[in-house]
Amino acid sequence: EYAFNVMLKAFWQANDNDGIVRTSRLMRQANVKPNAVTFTTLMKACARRGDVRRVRKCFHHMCEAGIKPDIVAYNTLLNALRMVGDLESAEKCMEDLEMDGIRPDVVTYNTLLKLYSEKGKLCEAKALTRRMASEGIQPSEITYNIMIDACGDAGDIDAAEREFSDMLARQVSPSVVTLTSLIYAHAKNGGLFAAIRTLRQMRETYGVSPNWISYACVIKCLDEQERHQEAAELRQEAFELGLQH
RNA sequence: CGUCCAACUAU
Repeated sequence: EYAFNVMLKAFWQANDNDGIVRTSRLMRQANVKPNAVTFTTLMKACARRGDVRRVRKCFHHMCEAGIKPDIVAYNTLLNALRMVGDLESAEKCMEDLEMDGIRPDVVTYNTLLKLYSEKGKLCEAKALTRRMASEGIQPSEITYNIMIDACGDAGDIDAAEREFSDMLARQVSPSVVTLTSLIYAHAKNGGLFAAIRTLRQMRETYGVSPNWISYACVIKCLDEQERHQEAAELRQEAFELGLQH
């Protein structure tokens, strides 16, 4: 059974949709029962093509096959809804899951937080983090990454910095994604100086190596402000570090 | 064995 699931995943990674369909047929012919993992893998494949309709169908097929969707299956459905921006269905999915007696986990919350962020609903996102805390779910590094983005996109750089401080206070280690998000939040909100400072602190204070994206956020902003000389220096520095683009 | 996060660009 695992073997088929692994095959599905392999075809998915190779972006081979026909392979996925053929493998599903093989499974039926071989009388191998799909499990929750099988369905989740298929749901993810449909979601990648933006076909939420088929994601929902997979989900229903799973239920009809007598397999109770677990938290991972719900999270996959929720993320598919997020990808098409269907907030209403996503909130309903959250209710359904709880009615099913399943506890939302940190991934569930992160996915919904990201959707609120994408909809520009910073207040709802913050409210959700409070609910998360009240349910005893600890925010992960990704939770903070999403909140930093949400604050930056909403133009509230102070809130972004507060999220970052909170993260450090709770001993959650920032990653290259966290720090790059913070750089981007500053750059986007007129804090070019702070963006550059953060790029420097990345290595020196947090022991994290910047990647090309970290540099690109600052370089683009410098170019927009006609500070081409500094931009060129950073490009050179990134090049010397072997960072590609 | 399956689910969540960052800039730009392309489709």
